[in-house]
Amino acid sequence: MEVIKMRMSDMIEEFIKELFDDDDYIEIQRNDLAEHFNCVPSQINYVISTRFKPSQGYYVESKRGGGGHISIRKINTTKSNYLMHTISSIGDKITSQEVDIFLSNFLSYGVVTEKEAKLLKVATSDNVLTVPQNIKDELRAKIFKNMLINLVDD
Amino acid sequence: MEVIKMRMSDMIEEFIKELFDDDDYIEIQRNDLAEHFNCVPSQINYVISTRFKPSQGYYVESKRGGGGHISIRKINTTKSNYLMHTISSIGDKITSQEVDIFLSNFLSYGVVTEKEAKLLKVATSDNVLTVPQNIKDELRAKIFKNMLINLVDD
DNA sequence: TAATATAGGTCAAAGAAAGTCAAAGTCAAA
DNA sequence: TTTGACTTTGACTTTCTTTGACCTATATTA
Repeated sequence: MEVIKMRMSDMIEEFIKELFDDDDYIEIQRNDLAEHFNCVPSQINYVISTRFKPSQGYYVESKRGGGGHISIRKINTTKSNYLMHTISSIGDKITSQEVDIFLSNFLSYGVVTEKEAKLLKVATSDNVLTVPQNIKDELRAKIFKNMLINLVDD
Repeated sequence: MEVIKMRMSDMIEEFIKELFDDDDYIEIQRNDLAEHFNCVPSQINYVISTRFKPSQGYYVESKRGGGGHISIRKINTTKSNYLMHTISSIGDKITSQEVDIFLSNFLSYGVVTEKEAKLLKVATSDNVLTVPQNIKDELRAKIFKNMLINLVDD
């Protein structure tokens, strides 16, 4: 029987990850957690700064003072994947109607906010893109795809 | 850990915000409110001074003595005004550099989020707008202004 | 008008979290 | 055996909230 020695930091990391139980947002209190693991509070900072970085798909915020806490949001990677997949599925041209369909899907899957959807729509709308018909759908595709890329991995 | 207890100040803030029920003007009595929340009266001042600042869109006045009260008016976000003003200041054409300047101002005044700024930038960038030079700045102005309109009055 | 009661205002101290940073420890790979 | 990356620890700092003693303004009433 092999005894695997788990580092404190790994246990804390695992514990925190289990707190995301279906949700993508949790709040913890540094001191409570430290007490729970019998470690110094700053160890929690260490775990968070090494294991919950944006590049690892987490967004962290905190507030000090009474009632303070640390909040961690898991970035929905399926969202990013979905957007990336969509982007690569769009060809060189796209009509305004097609954009609408994409947007309504995005909204129902919750991959963009209402506001973002509005921006996407208006920036690609027929009224705004006052260029000759033959290049309109091409320009629209370019704008649309480039905007979407910027929504990936927020 | 589970549920983070809400700070007194947060509850008071929430309570006050609920008082604006469609209206943009309310009057409260400091002592009553303090009693309602079982806190010292000066806590109300704390909440007001930290959560109802002009920069947060509120204008506060008060009156002492008998029948005294604190009145709070929700300012019709200077943000919208600022954006509207900007929009009308933009002519028929705009360069990419000019857009950059606007965006950096928007960001420093906090009237758009980083993400929105990115969307604005990419949708108006030179690389994306592959149309002849002579109409590029015109198209950019159109897209830019129309997108901004959608950010007004969020 | 003077005195009193009824509001709200200020400010600083105490309390409650979280953040920083560097020293010391661990451990595997070179 | 040394090195270097990663971890653990703790002293000190910063930020935000709560509390209370004391102050000022306005209205009411004797």
